Amino acid sequence: MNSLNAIRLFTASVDAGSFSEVGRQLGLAPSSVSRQIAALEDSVGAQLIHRTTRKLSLTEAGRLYFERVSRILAELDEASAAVSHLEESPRGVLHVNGPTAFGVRHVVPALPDFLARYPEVRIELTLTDNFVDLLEVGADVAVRVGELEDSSLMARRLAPNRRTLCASPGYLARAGTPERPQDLEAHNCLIYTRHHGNVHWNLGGPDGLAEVRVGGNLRTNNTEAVHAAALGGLGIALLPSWLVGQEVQSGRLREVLAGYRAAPGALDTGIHALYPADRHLSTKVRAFVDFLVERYGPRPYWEDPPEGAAGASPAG
Amino acid sequence: MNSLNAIRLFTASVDAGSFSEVGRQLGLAPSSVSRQIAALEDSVGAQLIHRTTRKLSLTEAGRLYFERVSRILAELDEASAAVSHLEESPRGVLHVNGPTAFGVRHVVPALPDFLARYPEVRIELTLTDNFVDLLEVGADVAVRVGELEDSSLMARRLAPNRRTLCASPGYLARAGTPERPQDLEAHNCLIYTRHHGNVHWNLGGPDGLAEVRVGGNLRTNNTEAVHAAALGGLGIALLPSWLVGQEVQSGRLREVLAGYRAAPGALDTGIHALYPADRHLSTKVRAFVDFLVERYGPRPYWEDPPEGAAGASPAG
DNA sequence: ATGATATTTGCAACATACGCAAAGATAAGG
DNA sequence: CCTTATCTTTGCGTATGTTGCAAATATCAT
Repeated sequence: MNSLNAIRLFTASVDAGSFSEVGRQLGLAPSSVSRQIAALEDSVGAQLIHRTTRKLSLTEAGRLYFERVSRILAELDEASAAVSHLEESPRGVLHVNGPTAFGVRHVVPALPDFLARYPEVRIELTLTDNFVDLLEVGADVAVRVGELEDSSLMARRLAPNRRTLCASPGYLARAGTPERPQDLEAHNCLIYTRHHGNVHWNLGGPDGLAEVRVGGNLRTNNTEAVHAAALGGLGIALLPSWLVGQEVQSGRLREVLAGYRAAPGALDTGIHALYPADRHLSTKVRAFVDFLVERYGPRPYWEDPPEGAAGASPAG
Repeated sequence: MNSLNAIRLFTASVDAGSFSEVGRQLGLAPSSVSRQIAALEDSVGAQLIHRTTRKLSLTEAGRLYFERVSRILAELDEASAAVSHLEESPRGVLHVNGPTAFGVRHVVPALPDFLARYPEVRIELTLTDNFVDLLEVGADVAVRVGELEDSSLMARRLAPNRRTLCASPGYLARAGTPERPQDLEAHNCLIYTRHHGNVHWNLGGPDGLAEVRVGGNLRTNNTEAVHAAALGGLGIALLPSWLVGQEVQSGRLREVLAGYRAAPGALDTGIHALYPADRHLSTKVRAFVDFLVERYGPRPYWEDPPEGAAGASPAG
């Protein structure tokens, strides 16, 4: 119940040896100092300072209290300073959460540069493919691919979430290269799905939106499996550009129907960083998000360089 | 500037996991808890608690702050408790100040009983014959014989300060026993004085106040010297009863003109305990003063038991 | 003795904290 | 899927506490 101010005034008075002096130093009226310390004495139930109009002297209780309290005040200021200092430059543990595939491919490779720039930060990376509550798992920031659900979190767009149709050169040489969306119905399409039933790919192009019923001899709920199958020449896959972009660039995969754009079941949501919408955003989180935005840039390195009409206007 | 209440509410919220729960426990509205903690976060400049309507979780800054602050709060409460506990039963160091002669004779002999009754008290006794400032020397309580000067101190009467005329039986057998004040002029009177010049003893008796000009072959500024001289049979001395009372009782000295009462230069001031007039008088001081009052009683042990008309009405 | 300065107290103005009510949000249950 | 209950936050009026000024009292230095 006793105020910290009273204790500070008490120690200041002991140091200065005068209530008036303390008042002058701290811009307070002497009466305020007097009253605060009197209240403190009432609070602890003992006289702390013997007062004379000309001199102050400590009671034994006051001496004891001063010794302990002055050290405590220092520790308290130290604690506040530590927390504030924690916010000055990024340091401490940064809990990052994200999906496994994207994390392994584009977050982990970015960490060495980030950690080199902020040597006092340590990363704890949690890769999970089911949606988790940031606060529940103790994460400071999460990378999410696709739709956003958490409304109490701030979202910062990191990159587009373009999905491309691609297959290995060997498959295309064997089965031919589709020219129009409808051609896909005759191809072995590698299906990523979490549900049973028919799957439709919606492809937007110069001739409008086309819904193609696709299928093949592989359905899986694992994107990596689709990816591996495409690399193995099993068929045509609809995979995010961040997963296959570099293999398209290296020629291990070849993009098909590049003039068309996959409209996913939900909107084109992009890749976002999510973090708590607190008034005081920690510098760690800010630095990390800024770093990713800078690293991926307006056109991420996994996207094709703009040549011809391929992959136009990724944002939307 | 940050209030202790806010910190307590912070730790309580961490423990309880809910602002509302804290409000219920402490009888506050949840909004108050919320605002106090928000103010604390502004004060330290960092978010401490991630809030969801359903759950609270600590920021890393909050974790760090909590660890340090909870320990600090415990220390602070401990400090207050130590000071309060100090006041519950007398303990600690008690600085006592007093005049040498009275101290040696009547304070020091009382200390064993006092210390036996209050085993947790340690006494620091300072015997000085010049007036000192209690606060200056750091004393908690002083015993003063004679006039009181310090007006900012509380005074508690311990005993009367009766002065008696006395001489050794040997002297009286040799020089005779005075019957009236005027007889003193023919005796060898042992003069205690700090000044030069003539000395007058004022004796009040049944025939009114008599001023007798006295003198002899010894003048000294030390009461002990007068005392020793009287014991040695040198002459008649005017000495306080607390100094010669027991020797009068044992017969080593004999009181003369017992029906008369010495009116000192100042009023009959008595023997007092002086202590600071603080609102919170420490229990040590109170116990010590009470102990002396009880020990000396209304009629100190050094006074003659009431027989005849000797030493009547010591107070006044 | 006189002057300067110190603490304390009364009083009015100000700042802050409080509770209540309402809004926004989330987890549990029908 | 929708309802209910609970939690946090914000706005607002009220109450409590704090501050500064002035006056009273007391002490030290000149």
